[in-house]
Amino acid sequence: MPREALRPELAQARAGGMANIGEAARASGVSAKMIRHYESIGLMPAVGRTFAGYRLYSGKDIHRLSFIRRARALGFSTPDIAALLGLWDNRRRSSAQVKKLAQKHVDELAERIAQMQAMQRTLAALAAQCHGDERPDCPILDDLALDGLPLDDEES
Amino acid sequence: MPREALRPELAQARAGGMANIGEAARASGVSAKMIRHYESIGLMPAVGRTFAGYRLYSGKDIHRLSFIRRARALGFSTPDIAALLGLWDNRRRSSAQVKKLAQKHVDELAERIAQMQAMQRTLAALAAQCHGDERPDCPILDDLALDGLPLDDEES
DNA sequence: GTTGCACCTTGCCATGATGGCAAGGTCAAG
DNA sequence: CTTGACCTTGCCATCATGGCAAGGTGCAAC
Repeated sequence: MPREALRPELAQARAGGMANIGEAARASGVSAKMIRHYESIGLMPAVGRTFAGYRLYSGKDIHRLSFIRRARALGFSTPDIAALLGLWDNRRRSSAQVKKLAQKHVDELAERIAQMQAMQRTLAALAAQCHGDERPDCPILDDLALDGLPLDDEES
Repeated sequence: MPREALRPELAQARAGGMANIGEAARASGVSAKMIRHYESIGLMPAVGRTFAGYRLYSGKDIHRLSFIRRARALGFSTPDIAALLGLWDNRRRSSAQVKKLAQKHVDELAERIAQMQAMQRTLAALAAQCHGDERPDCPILDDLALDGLPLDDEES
């Protein structure tokens, strides 16, 4: 009793299902470091603290962290995740808003994929022409060493 | 021919076919900033200077810059570019070494592409199920908000 | 020959997600 | 009381890139 009176917040917090940052990290799959980072950039709210300054996370906070982790796993940018969280929080959202964000991201992914596939195609074609033996001649190097600017050529 | 060790004046250097960093940047498509950066990390040699300290680039130097730019456009990492430049410089290289580097990069690209395609597939599937209307219900948010995670479980 | 503009130099700051380390406080158990 | 695990803040580093600032240089026009 006197003991709890001295440090009531931590004792009550634990009893009330609150977790410290390490537990929140384990539960959400987000590192403690990144949890603090998300707080600093506003993706996570400034959670409660004990007298000693320890952060306290509720089940809801941990849920939010998991949400962020999943969104990141799908490749969403930080601003997009902020927007998604805002929509998640907003009961008056329209699913159209969510879908629009998702669609934008799908399109961005498509573009990045296309760029990498172009690189891959070019390189695979060059590699296919390369003997791959003891001789030094190699169309890969020849291509890299070409004179002139193939992508955008404008200076003169 | 070793590089000019005598630090000639700019005018003389120009007459000798040497370019200053701005010209080298325009000719190679690499920004002056990045040219200095490549020098600092050893991708480019420490080129000659005028008395005043201006860097002087030969046609060969500019060719090397173009090579770097092309390699970057194909997505090669800095260490890989360093390796490619080493092979380019080495007349006793085997094309097999070059091909191996290229193949490794093709494989890395394939992996990154596969990861992004997986994200894209997941997201596209979710988006397809989303009404996209005024209603707030949205399978995209529902998925992001799922409890449980594939790596770890709840607090113990 | 002076002025002015464009260009050069170095160096520091910032991005963005992430990890690492250090110094110091806190807590729980022996 | 000691110990070890965990918390706090804060700074450093990555990597490629751009931006800005302060100060020197080159060249052409007046």
